[in-house]
Amino acid sequence: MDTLSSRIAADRLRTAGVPVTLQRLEIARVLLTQPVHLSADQVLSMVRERSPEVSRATVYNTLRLFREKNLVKELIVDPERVVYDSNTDPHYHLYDVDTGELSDVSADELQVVGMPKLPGNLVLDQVDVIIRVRKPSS
Amino acid sequence: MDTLSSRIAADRLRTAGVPVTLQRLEIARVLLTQPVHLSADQVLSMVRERSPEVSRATVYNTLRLFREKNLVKELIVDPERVVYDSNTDPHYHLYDVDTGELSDVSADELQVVGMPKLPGNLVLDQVDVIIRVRKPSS
DNA sequence: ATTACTGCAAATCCTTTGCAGGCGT
DNA sequence: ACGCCTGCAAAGGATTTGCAGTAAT
Repeated sequence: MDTLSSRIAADRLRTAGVPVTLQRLEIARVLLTQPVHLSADQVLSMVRERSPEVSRATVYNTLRLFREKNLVKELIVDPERVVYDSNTDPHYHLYDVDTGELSDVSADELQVVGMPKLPGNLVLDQVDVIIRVRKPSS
Repeated sequence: MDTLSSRIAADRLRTAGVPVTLQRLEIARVLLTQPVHLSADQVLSMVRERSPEVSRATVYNTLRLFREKNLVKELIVDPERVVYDSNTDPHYHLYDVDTGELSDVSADELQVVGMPKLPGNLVLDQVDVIIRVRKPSS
């Protein structure tokens, strides 16, 4: 069932030069076939709905691998846990401090103006913008 | 020695409505008398240079208190640890991924243009901009 | 007496690591 | 045989919590 998303997932792994395995395929299915924001634990739960035997360590290992291959971006938004973002195009984030909800803000909509000159021998890695919102009067 | 910074620290606590204690004074001295970026552990070490008996738990408790009173801002920049920023004016950050070095970018220099309308009943809490840099080819 | 503050140790949570077994080439 | 991949359990590190003692009002 759902051979389509498996197909897509497998393609994304191959394109990135990641050898396909059953576990990686399942993780890629939940993470790479549509734009999502998920913690490692959420990925684990979702993967285990189909494949209960996948281990937590494998999820962490695979997430690290995906990050190294630029298949996902790590979002450092909450000190409690890292969130993995499968949208790798440049974009920014709106974060609801109360609920933990994250949504994308496109780079067309919002722009960062006046980037400082980078010190000497340094290269720009990434620009994160996090717009933190909450309910009134907290 | 250094009664001046103690004086400044005490004033900042009182102004914020934080009852002054010895521990809070020492922590305020390292954190609130000049603009710095420090992790909880760094604060602990620096405080212990003068007052070795201050406990780790007290540092964490006090940092939480300072944050609630808006004496410091929490920077979520690295999943390993939270950094406390004693500059509470609006400003942004340059982060060296390799060394962990953090520096300020003033809000005059850099601006965020095109802030999206906030969903319904939500209020802007804070806008974080983190410019991540690294040495070439890592 | 009550309330607030501190220190210590234990507990908790996320993430990484060590190691052994399995699979594919 | 060899190297990669996985699972399990243990380790690690940052932060929080429970609780008892102390100080202050």
